[in-house]
Amino acid sequence: MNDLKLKDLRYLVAVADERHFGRAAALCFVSQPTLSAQLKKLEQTLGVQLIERAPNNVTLTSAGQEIVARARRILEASDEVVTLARSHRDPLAGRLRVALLPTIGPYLLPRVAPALRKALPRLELRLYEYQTAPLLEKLQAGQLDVGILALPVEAPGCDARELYNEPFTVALPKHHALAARKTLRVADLKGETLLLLEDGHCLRDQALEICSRVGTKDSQDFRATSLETLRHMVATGAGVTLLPQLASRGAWGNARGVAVRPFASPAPARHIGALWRKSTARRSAIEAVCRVIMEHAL
Amino acid sequence: MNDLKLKDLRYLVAVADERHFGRAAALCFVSQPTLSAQLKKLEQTLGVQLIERAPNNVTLTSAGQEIVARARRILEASDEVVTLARSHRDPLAGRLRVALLPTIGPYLLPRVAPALRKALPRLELRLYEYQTAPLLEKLQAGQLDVGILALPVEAPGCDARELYNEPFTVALPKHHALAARKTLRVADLKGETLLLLEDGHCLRDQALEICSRVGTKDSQDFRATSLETLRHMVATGAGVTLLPQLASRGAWGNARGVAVRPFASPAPARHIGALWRKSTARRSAIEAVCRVIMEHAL
DNA sequence: GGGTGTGATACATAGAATCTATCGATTTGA
DNA sequence: TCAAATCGATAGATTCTATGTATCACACCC
Repeated sequence: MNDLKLKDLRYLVAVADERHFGRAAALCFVSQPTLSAQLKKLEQTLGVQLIERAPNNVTLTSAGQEIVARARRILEASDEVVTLARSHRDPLAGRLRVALLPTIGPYLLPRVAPALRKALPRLELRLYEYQTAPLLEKLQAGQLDVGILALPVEAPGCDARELYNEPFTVALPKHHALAARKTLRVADLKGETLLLLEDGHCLRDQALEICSRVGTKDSQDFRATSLETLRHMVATGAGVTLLPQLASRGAWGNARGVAVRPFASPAPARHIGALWRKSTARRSAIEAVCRVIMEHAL
Repeated sequence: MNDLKLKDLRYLVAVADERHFGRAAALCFVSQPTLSAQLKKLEQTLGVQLIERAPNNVTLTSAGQEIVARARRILEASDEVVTLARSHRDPLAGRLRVALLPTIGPYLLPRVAPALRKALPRLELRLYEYQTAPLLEKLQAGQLDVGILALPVEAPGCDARELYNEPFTVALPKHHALAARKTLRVADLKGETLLLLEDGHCLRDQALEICSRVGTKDSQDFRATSLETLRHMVATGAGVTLLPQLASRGAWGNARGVAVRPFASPAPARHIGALWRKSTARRSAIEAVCRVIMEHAL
């Protein structure tokens, strides 16, 4: 077994610098006998004499010199480790990898990003977009720190926290009959053609579940890859769709040919929350991020 | 105090490799609780969480990853130290720095170098030429391992050993009256012009001392920087000189215009010996070198 | 809901590092 | 030349600390 001790290397380097056991010991904050004994032991484990001990003349052997040179590098690197660790001590600093669903990211981020930057200036946010399944995978593999997605979700080893409750709205072609109404009910969608995202988006499943009770027509051959695509489809009059409230502002709200109508209370909604590994080391940073999102989401 | 332990870094790297405390512990030949406790302590001294501990899912934090990367380098370097030490274990291997007087080196080395190479093949001899004073200085400073010089010599902290006894001979211009004699006595040099080396060469002092009793003329304005220069001066008939026996072979023996004659017994002589620090780590190598020189010098 | 896998905890112990006191060798200075 | 000073090594006691065994606590899985 390589039983080297960093401390012993420190002692050796001190002797190399001072050429004097007493002063070297003082430099290391230990007594001279301690340093003396430890260095002797070091020589024993290495099987080589490192120091020539002569009264009034302490010198390194050639082996000692070569080893001291390496020891200096090692000690330098070990100090670097300590420095590095210190720089990681601030829990609200460093990189935090956050993934959001594609149906959340583009609509939530513009609302919260400035507040996040202001509240957590030392936090370097890395933002990703993944659908639920790959998000969970990467989260559990440690490639992400937090996921922002629709709850509930099956994720062993993870803790979740609800951030906000997002009502669905209905997006209709502008000249659709229902566009005349201020609010809608789910039952009003009976018989409508429901446009949906492609497989993998949980929004698709949620919309399907909400509408399955009332009976809508499924547009079998069409699967949008994003809400933007979906918007264009609605504008062409191909059908209607369910839209999360946050998405219904911005581009959707101003889009030609599309009308967005809220549901009458109680509106169907999805629960957006944050998910993280129970074992995460970034809990406090995550909680801080959650607080900011909760304050600025709606 | 930077209380890092190499062993702890080993534990950390093992966990990074195995992503499993039990297997990592086995890899380090310790029990799992030991590794667990030590890593927790490491995290405490660094002030950072390095590992995310989840059942069936051990991961490194980003701090952990960065530190593991450095730890690998540190451990590699520490293994290098051990290897390096092992290579120094063979006492008859490695570098041995030997300095010889300028009046010894060029004449002794041709006689002993082949034998040294054969007897101590793993010893890498570094040869230097210094006059007595700088030789002692560098020897005591640890820049040399052995000095080969004329004894006795004042050198605190050093041990000496006589290697051989070198009689002086007389070098004369070929047509000098004394060149007709087979052997000479010191008294025969009375009145001769004695050519000498420059200050600093102990040979100069020895020659002066030997001849001071009989009264020779000193060539005040001439100081040879080497025996070779001296030889040319003798050949021109400028005077005579004392020559160590080993030097009187080779170039001197065959030189035109120069005659070399031995002293009649008891010939004045100088004692050539080896000098080393009492504290040297290379005693056995030095002794081996001394033995070879004693066998092959004369 | 018990079985299994896995890391943490409790506690005892052996070994290591450290301290104080002192020795022994060597150099220095009157 | 002898006494004082310097300096590293040694002895013995003590305090830490790394380690092992036994056990717990928790989560996951069938």
